Amino acid sequence: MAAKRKTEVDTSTEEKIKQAARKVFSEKGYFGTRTRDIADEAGINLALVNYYFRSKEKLFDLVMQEKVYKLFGTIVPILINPSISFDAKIDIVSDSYIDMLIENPDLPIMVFNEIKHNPNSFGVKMQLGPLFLESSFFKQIKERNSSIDPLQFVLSIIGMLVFPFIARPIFVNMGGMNKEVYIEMMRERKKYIPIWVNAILDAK
Amino acid sequence: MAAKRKTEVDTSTEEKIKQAARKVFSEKGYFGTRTRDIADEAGINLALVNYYFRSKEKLFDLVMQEKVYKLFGTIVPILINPSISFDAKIDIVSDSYIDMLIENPDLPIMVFNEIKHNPNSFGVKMQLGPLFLESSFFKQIKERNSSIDPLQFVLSIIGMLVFPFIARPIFVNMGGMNKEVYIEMMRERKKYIPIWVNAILDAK
DNA sequence: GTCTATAACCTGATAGAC
DNA sequence: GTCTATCAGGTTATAGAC
Repeated sequence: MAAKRKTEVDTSTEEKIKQAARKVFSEKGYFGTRTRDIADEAGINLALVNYYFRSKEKLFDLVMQEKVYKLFGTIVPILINPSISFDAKIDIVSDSYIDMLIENPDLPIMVFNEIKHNPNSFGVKMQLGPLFLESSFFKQIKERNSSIDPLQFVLSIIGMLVFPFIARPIFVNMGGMNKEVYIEMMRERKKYIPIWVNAILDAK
Repeated sequence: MAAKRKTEVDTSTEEKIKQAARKVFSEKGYFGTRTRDIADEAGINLALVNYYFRSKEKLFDLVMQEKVYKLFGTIVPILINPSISFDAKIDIVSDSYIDMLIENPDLPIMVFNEIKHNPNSFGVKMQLGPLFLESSFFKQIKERNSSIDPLQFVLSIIGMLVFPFIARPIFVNMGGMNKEVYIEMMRERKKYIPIWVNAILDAK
């Protein structure tokens, strides 16, 4: 895979399979997906899936690694960066991170679900624990409110951000809410997050 | 199934299968579960699963209906009850509801995931929308703070409550956190929730 | 009600022609 | 690289003996 101009779209068979795999694995999960589904979605022959990726599991690991990176890898480096102010971090998660989730609404549920069902499969092996607990983000929280448990606080922020996307099927698939209405609700949500984060931090 | 004294434990084959199904479906999801897993877990013969429940899918629907009821059916009636004060409602979700989640930690991820994968399977057909939007809970929120969007607020409370259980595999399965430590963290969390809920409500 | 045996089908993966 | 054909193993579900 040599250099390609950015304006060109990669339409190679390999890439078509990867695209299809991203979609189908996201929708149906690992066990709910058959390699035939991926081949059909990609519009290619069944045998080619194994020709390019050797096995269903290897292809899944590849996709999963991308998903985990998208969910955590883009935001954690920002949060633990000591040269970004606390307020700036909150602005980023309330704006860019919600935008990313709007673009990838079933990313969180997929990642959490697959981690639960197979915590050792994909070669990610993140150790969020030590990375986070000694991070500048935790220090910044403590500075603002020394009586708060930073981990409990972080769980609440991420919960406020991510949970609406995990609950999305309740609104959209089940409750019959229009997708556009749901997206508008999430856009509207951006303005609440910083206010509520600060309210929590200054509480008591 | 006639009346049984409450002190008696139901050890019938039918009940053993149901118990096993609850456990295995929770752990592995619908597609990740084989009927053999359920038979083994129940300690009974494979054929008996179909004898009692006709099919894997029917058994799953049964379990799923229970799970949905446990997650929503126990709390929604309390929230929409006009004769319970707002503060009392918050106390209940911060205490009893978290206790229930500690007892059933993978209940939320199972329910949200399966609703996403198959929003029409189990005959629940909840319509949370109308039920909620005109509820006394929404009115009580508006009374406290008329400038807040009650739905956004509810998403945040439920997110703060439920998300830590959805993220549990990150701590326990992946990060190697001891289960007892995790439970203690969730117990500790009870005292934060009412404070933070009120902080959010009084913000701005 | 419970068991063994097996039917009927599906799924991941590969061999081999082109 | 791409296709067809097929294998080997696994899965749900049932028939029939006890």
